[in-house]
Amino acid sequence: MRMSVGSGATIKEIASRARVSVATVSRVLNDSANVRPAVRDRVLAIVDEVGYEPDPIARSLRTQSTRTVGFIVRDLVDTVFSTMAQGVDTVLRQHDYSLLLTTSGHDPERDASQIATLRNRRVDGFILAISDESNPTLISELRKTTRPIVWLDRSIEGTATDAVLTDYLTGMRDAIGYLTSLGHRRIGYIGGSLSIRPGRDRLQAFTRSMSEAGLEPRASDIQVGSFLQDFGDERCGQILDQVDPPTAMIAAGNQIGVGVLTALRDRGLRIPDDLSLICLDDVDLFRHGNPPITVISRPLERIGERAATR
Amino acid sequence: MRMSVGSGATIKEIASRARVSVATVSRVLNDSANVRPAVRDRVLAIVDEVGYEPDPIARSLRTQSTRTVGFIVRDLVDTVFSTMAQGVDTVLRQHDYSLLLTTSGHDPERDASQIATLRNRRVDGFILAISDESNPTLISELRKTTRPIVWLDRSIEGTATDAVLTDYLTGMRDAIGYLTSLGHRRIGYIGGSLSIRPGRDRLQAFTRSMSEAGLEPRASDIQVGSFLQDFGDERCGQILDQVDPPTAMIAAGNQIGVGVLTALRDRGLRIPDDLSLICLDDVDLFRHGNPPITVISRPLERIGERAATR
DNA sequence: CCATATTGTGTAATCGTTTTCAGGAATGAA
DNA sequence: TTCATTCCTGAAAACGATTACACAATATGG
Repeated sequence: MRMSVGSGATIKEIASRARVSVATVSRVLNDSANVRPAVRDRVLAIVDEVGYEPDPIARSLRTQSTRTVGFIVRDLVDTVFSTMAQGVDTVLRQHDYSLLLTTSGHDPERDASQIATLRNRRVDGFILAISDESNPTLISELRKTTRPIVWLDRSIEGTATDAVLTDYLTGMRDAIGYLTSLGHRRIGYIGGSLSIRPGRDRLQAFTRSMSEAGLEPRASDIQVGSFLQDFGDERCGQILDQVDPPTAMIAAGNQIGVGVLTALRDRGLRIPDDLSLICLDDVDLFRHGNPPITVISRPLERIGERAATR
Repeated sequence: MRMSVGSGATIKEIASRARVSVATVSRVLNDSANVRPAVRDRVLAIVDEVGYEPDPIARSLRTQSTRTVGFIVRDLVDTVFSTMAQGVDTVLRQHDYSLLLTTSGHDPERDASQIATLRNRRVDGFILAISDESNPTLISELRKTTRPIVWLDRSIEGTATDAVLTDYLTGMRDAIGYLTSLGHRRIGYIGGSLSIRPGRDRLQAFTRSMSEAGLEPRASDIQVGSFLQDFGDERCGQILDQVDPPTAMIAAGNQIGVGVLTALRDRGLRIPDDLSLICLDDVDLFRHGNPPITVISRPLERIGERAATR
């Protein structure tokens, strides 16, 4: 009693109906090698008639390829990641790959265990946006991984892998330029964890853009450490509660941005009267035409092709 | 030359190292049947030492179970769905299942083709929030599906499957009660497609709540048809552009809500001065403590257990 | 027309498990 | 001691494909 899936037929049945061997059917299906056109057509006709589709599990067992890509994100509810996931899904679908998606909840150890799980499931490739580029468990887990990895805004030293990086400098220059054009001289900055690339790059972009604008930010106006909303809330509070707080603020990420809004609300402050706010928010990018999807799509094409060529 | 995954060992190697047959190793690993404690321990020791993990592909081929659940959503960027996905992922992870996630982009035909893909991949179960409950392609595709399906706010007649439904009436009553307490008598409503349950239920909840409040809405104040932002924008415009438009509006979904905001902005109208707006937005639900996750989790436990018991 | 390439096809091994079946060892009862 | 249970264990057959190998049938060249 076989579980009926699809037509439920196996390659054997096709072979016997078409009066050829299973090898020939397989050859037809993978349009490999030489098979006589007449035979080929006969087989295809039967395949079509029966509605046969090869069992991907059996195929995987033999070929060591699952046509599956594992994607680990910190937090799916964060639009940044769900947008990326959507883009990934789009591309994978076009290449007949499937997306094995899972979350790590900002926990590098969970990142590591998810990588292990996905590796065990024999994914053909990984797309990773891990939470801590220097976590040792994670790094040792990565070392065990032989399949291609595409990094999203991450870079791990010592691994020669594809990465999709964002240029934060240009956007930051624009932001600062805009604020200074409004007359702001004191600009605060709240940024995320320095243990991942966006945290470092944005901070660097900020300090650099500031000095390019001839401004030297106070140390107390710069707070970095986490991309979480609560962090944004708390540190924004610290900055605002100084005796002479900055007149503008840059929040490096949408969750931080929401935290800033909370802090403002709690203090009865309003935008832009009491404070100008610029949120380096990928949600904005998304709204203005989905650049994350575009950005992502290239390396995915690559991973697909690479995985296809083993 | 075998592709090294995990330890790269096979059950055969474990068997020979432990001086038992592969059958025994398998029995130990699935702690089935009777195996002498001494042997059992010896095998486990070797397994541990080698770091052996069984190949899930091979296992799947034999057992016809992939420990995988397919989840199809319209739009991952919509917080409603990404939140659900996050909840699904959480539960699945706990049960050692993995999530095969894909999107349909509001297109029922794509829903159908994704179902076919997932079925071909031998998922153990489906979680579906399809875009049109009455699409024939979709329905015929569903008929071919033998694995359990859990519906998210959907119901297909003739299929006896699990479903997670939301009670929209209570929330709607609250919304209308709140608006009337503010003195509103003319309340507009913009709702989504009636071919899925949330569209129907919310509309019904609206009309019922209105009549319970002793109000009879004008037909021209009620617009239904799509959950998309553009629809909300356009139809909100129609409602507002009447000679005497309503003073309050209910938007049945977050995307519609955004559309309403757009329409208001285009007309220079402001909330709440010119119009009161209540958005039946699952994002709100989400912010106030993640009910979607909670709601979802029960049937997932069920699907997990059910799939586990074949 | 024969020797030699070139095609086309089938048999069987293989991928790494689970599971059926059968038989050997150990136990209990008489 | 003998026979019937029960408990353990291994050999081998699945699961459903791909692919190496061998060989038959053609095609090519002289």
